[in-house]
Amino acid sequence: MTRTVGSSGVRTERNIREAGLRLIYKHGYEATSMRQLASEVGIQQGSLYNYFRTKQDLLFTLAHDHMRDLLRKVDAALKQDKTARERLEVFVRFHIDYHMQRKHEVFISYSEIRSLSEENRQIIISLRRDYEERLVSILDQGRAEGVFDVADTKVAAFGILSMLSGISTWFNPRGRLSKEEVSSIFVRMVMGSVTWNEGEKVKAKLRQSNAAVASATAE
Amino acid sequence: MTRTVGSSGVRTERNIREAGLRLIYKHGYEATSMRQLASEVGIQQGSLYNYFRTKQDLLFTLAHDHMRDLLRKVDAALKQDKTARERLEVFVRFHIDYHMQRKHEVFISYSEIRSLSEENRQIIISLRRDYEERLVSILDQGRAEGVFDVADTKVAAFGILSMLSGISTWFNPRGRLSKEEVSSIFVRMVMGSVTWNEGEKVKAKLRQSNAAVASATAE
Amino acid sequence: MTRTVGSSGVRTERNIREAGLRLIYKHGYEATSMRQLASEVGIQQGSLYNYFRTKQDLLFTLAHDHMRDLLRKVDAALKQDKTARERLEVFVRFHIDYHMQRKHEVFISYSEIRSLSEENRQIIISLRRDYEERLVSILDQGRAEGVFDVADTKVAAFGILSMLSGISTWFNPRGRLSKEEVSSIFVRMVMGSVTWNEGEKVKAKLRQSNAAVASATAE
Amino acid sequence: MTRTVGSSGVRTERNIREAGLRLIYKHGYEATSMRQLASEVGIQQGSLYNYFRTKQDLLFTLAHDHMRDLLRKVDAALKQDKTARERLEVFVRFHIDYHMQRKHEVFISYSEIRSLSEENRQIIISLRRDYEERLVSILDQGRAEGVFDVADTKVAAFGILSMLSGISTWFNPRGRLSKEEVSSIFVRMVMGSVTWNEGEKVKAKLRQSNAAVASATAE
DNA sequence: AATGAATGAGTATTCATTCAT
DNA sequence: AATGAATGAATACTCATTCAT
Repeated sequence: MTRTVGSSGVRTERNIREAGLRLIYKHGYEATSMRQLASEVGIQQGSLYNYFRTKQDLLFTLAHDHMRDLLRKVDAALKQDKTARERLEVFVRFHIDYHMQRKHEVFISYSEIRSLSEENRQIIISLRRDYEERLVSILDQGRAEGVFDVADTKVAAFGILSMLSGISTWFNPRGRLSKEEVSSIFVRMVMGSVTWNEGEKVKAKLRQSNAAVASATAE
Repeated sequence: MTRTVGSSGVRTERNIREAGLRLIYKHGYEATSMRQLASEVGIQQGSLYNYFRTKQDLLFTLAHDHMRDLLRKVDAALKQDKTARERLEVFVRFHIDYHMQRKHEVFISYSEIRSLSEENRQIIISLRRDYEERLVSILDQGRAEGVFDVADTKVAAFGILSMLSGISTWFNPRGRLSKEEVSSIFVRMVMGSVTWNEGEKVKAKLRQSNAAVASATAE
Repeated sequence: MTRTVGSSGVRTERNIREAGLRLIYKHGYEATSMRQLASEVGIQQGSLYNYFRTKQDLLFTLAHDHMRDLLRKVDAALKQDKTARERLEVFVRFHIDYHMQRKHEVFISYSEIRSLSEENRQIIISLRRDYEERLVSILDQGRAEGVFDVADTKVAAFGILSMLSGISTWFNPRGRLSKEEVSSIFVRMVMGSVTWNEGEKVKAKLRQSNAAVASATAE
Repeated sequence: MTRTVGSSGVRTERNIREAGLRLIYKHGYEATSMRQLASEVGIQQGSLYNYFRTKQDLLFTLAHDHMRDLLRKVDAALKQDKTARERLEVFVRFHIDYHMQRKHEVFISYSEIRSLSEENRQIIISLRRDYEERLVSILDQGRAEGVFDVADTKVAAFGILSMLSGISTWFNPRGRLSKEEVSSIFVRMVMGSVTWNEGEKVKAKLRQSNAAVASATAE
């Protein structure tokens, strides 16, 4: 008698993970109760604890598995590429693609970091840093190649990641723009943001407007 | 006889607002309890309700007051400026400046939208849209002037705002870079992201890398 | 300058009493809050305590004033009457009349006895007993005159008072029957319930049905 | 091995119901707290919610189960009887008997109607009306048979029910009168109240006393 | 005579978690 | 692997009352 691939327990665990992702994405970790989760899965509260030791454990598992998967895949995507510009475009397209496909995991891993225990938080933050490093090293490479003009590659990487990560909050697959069109738009913006331009002249001229800003925000 | 700053009630309300901002920023709305808040302010739980009818009311008030202030100030900052490039730089510097100064309010108004009641959420989202419109119209102006090269000004505005808003999550005023340096870096990135570049040639060449991405993210 | 009859304080006290009667009648003593009461009167909570030392004090005052008034008036009504039958009809009509006019006070004094403090409860119960005594003595008189046939005047009085007091829970002044019609119906029922009838024969016959009842209620 | 009566859950639910009846009877619904109830049952507050979704749900369940039981039993008691007088006596004896046995349920279902939610109140009131209908139809039958002299059977039914329901507030099983003696007294009073009597002559004579009443209650 | 602000104990209900079956 | 019943602490919010002004 062969063991069926999705035994009852395996199936239940997957159901819990999926319901957990959905609920935490929608209401947040704190606002999601184990009661709600159990009812969504169709089991009793007590049964959840056959799969996850605590609610915190569930959150961490979801975030952790996601981060490891993200790293594995970004490395697979970047492996064969050559120039910094080529690799940057691949990164941008990969990031957008993945973040649209795994919207829930991505959102949770980012916005529920606050709800992780100190120890768990460090692990997730460290994995996130690893991911950011992939982009930083592309920018470094581009600077070495002389094709990117960035004052600080770490800061630039943060800026680019913020820009890209925002997409999944507003992108609608049935909306005006296709995933590919959106990706192309952002590839272009990202490229522009790190490419040599004639901004120097411009910058000089605009310095003067700073004074106005300073007074306005000072109230 | 010293001049007391506001009556006892006014002072208490301000204390509640400030403690509320701090706590909700740190732990999130759901994870912040009225007990905690009262103890932070140094009053009894019940006294909170002399100032805010519900916990939800407190959250909404904080978010709402912030959004109105943001709009008032961005309009004051942009008023006198002329060209689209000038106005864009003013906007970027204003946004960064304000978001660093009002870190708590900004973060709450954005990340706790989920915790607002349906009705309150609509109000805040609508104000946020108003703010986004300020940037969209700058981009429109730039396109009309022929100085900006953006396929979709709304999408570009979302991208820019995401990029800028991320700053306050990592910026440290006592860190390596000053607020002004960070602002200048982002002015330059934003300008680059919307300026005519020679990306067209580049884009053609990079199209081929998409196939690699597709297979990598497909698992 | 003459002193106005209803000075501000006097007026406020009357307003509190009236609002208190209405609210306690409608929601019950426990379910009526001082906040609600103050808001109904149009003053602040604290001001209530210029008129009533405690919430309990308000309830007791309303019940006590009512009971004293009831006794004073029933005595006035009964004073001049002669025969037991005459006096009984007067009593029935008075009771119905008064209970319709002072619906709120009557209801509160009866159903909120549970909410009175031990001491206050004794006072009200004792006044109520005084009132019941008025009816008991009419029945005693009737028995002495040989016109009433009641086994136990106290029990009969309880029965009659229950019957009459129920009226105000369903009587509608704009309904099918006028107050006078209702009163006449009840005068007749009450008279019938205490008058010699030929029930003796009947009673004997019906004794046998008791067995059926006993088995039915036993489950 | 002793036979346990019901599983733990069943026993706990019964305990909650019984304690609920006792407490609500004694202090009223509003004045009974879930804390008190839990402590009376000997469980934690939270455990109550494994059995009743809300405090309101408990109240409604107690009232509803009682009303259904009352109706079922009154129908069983009345089934076989014949004449209106016979059926009326059975009704009176049944009512008194049941109301003495189920004092708590009866009292709660009547006096806590105010505390029921609108929806629940409608249901209970409707069941109570069904019960009242049993008596009304007996009076209708008696009028058809020519043995009852009632102007309005609905009003008469209300009067009789009020009279009978009051008994349980003062009856003491260890008091001067036995349950059977009390029942017989009330059978006789009820019969008298609906039977042809010579009241007509009497009534005419007493009309004059109304004037006195009117002036007395007018203050 | 009234207010505004505060108190401290209380409310019903929900929480994550445990554990014998 | 799942259940049903329980726990003990926590939740947001309301209560009657006080008191300086």
